[in-house]
Amino acid sequence: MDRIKDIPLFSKLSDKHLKNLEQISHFKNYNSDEILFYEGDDPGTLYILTEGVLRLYKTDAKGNELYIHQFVPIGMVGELACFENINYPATARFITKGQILKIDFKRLEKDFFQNPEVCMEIIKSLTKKVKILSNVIHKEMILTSEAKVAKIIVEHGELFETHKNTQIASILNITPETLSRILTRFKKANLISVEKNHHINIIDTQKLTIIFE
Amino acid sequence: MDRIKDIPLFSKLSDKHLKNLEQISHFKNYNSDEILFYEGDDPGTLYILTEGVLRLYKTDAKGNELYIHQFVPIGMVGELACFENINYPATARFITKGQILKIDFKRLEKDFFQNPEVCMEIIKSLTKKVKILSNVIHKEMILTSEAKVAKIIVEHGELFETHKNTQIASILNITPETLSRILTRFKKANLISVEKNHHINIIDTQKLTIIFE
DNA sequence: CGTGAAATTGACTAAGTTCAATGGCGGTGG
DNA sequence: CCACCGCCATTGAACTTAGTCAATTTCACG
Repeated sequence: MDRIKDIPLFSKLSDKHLKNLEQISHFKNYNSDEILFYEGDDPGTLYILTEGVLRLYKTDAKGNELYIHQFVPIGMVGELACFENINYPATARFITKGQILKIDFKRLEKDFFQNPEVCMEIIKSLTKKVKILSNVIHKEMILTSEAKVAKIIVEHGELFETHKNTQIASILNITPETLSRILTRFKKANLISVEKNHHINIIDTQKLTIIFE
Repeated sequence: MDRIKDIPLFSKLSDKHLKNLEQISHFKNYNSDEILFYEGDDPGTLYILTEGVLRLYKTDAKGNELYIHQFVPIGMVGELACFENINYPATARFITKGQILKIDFKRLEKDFFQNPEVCMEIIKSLTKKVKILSNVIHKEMILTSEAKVAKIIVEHGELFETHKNTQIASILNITPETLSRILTRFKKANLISVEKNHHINIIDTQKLTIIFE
């Protein structure tokens, strides 16, 4: 990806706006583990993720990372901080190689957002964010660790085929020890069994579902 | 409030749209403690809060209410469920008398949201929501109970003049016992003193601030 | 095989909730 | 004027959930 035109969000822009946009933005490549921005950084740059996987997380007083979301292309990142002119409320780190279109938000024409197509894209992006955050609140504050594990097994059991337990624990914001203990409990209760290849076999979907509903 | 025109969100609508809107919406009054919608209800109605205070909360497995936000006029409520056609992710209950404009979302004209003014209002409302949820995540998952109390004392100390400790505890999503213990700790550490009228006197703002930053 | 990362397990700790008992205080009625 | 009632605040003790730390085992893979 190397042309702004190819980004759906901007595909409907007039030539005039495209030209403006090109002047105030540029693509940049990132390596795995590189930080895009830190929680608390000053706003002003709007990011469009065009390649790679970008993890968003907050850090608590003890230094633990609180996983919030992983973005995949194409997504807008950092719009809240830009729109509201507040510091970025979370940190963004690449977990694969990736590419970002960086846009100087302050230099965006005022009438840029008057474009109905752009408005709709922004509304879509914001709606997605509200949904993500609403989900984070549900998962982190309503569900117990056991419920989180039951939920991810039922809804994304295939993750266990491609991820180590430490990675899954980090996505669930629990420790590997806690995950291990809960899986052991589920095995003993005959709710699941674990294959050699780390694949999880669900024995009793219904009982698992009850745990998180 | 009894005319749609008076709602800023809709003040810029064309007569045609206003007429459509009038046909598919109506005002309704509510009493304190009445439920507007429950978490899990089917979507389809967009609510505009025109009077009163509306509390949004989720309920956990043990029946505890997790306070998320209190809306005051004028605000849009329930748009995520409508836009995404998912069940309402939280419960809304009036904590004073109030009034709501109920809009049948499915019967809204498709081109309704093409109106740039309406779009901007929706973007504003969604941005506000993202900010609210982002704050909830910060307060509930990053801050300790002690930090929550320190923060509310420094940023909204006047709340103690008008609210009982049980009410403040409920806003902070901690128990009254925990709040009491923390206030006692702050008193003993000479960070605050408490007047007869329940007013809180901050003795050391700086030390209090350090606790939550 | 051997090695290092990942998983498991046990003992302990931390934070906050729950439950129960007690204390204070303001309003009300005799 | 005071005794009583009910609500709120306070305090202690036990409990719950999950995290921390350390020791051990398992496992994948060169």
